[in-house]
Amino acid sequence: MAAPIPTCTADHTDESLARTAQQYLPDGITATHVAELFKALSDPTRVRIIGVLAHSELCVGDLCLVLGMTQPAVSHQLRLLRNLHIVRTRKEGRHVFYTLDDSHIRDLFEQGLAHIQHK
Amino acid sequence: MAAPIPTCTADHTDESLARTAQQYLPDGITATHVAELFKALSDPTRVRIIGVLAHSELCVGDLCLVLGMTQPAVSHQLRLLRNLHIVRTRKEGRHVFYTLDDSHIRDLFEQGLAHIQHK
DNA sequence: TTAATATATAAGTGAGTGCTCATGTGTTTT
DNA sequence: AAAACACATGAGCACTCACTTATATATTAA
Repeated sequence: MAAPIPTCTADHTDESLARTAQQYLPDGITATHVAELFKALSDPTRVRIIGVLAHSELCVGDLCLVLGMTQPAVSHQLRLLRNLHIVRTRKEGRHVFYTLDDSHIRDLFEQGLAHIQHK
Repeated sequence: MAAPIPTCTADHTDESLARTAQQYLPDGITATHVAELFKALSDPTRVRIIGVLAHSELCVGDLCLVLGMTQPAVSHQLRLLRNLHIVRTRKEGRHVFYTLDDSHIRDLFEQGLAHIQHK
């Protein structure tokens, strides 16, 4: 954690760039929370789950069918998304239906998808 | 990789939900690329780097100062962001200045930040 | 009640990640 | 030339992650 202090900062500007940049540095807690949010979309499986749930609610079994993955593998990812408050559950009999908890995530997903597609 | 086939899909809809959902499933390559994009913002250190670079270009040494981290630690993350085409470099003498390569990433970052902050 | 279904969870495993320390490369200064 | 500086990179290590298999829980059906 001890950072060696480079001496380059004073050389290339009159006002220290580092000092003004420090002002925009996200604090540790904020950075961690932002990272956790984006971590939801940082894995192909979760991207596919969110991509599907962006259009319709689905139960776990159907998600397994659509993804072509085992049930525990899907359930583990769903738990992760649940803990991040990305998805919400609705119980109906012995089925559990999953939906996106928040439309912001759909926006992020579609913005990321658009960025990929015309590139 | 062999997925057991649940039998629940036919029960709760006339038209199979799974079949219509399949249509919206991102393909593997697309999902991987989207995941890689969001992976750039899935770590607190990279979030802080991108947050700072969203406001000004900085050289590696100044980034180390601002982040309070060692130079190799920062350089490794910068290489990762470079490989993802998230940041661009400009060489000037013995300094290397880093900027966001694409304003889309700034948009993603600020959208994620906003989502965190009023929550 | 017993059996079957739908989902959650525990434990284990191989692969990936984020740092560390040490060293390499390129540029400027003396 | 040598030394100092700015940065990149390699190897190693503790940790996390995304799956696996096996099992537990809850609901419905027989």
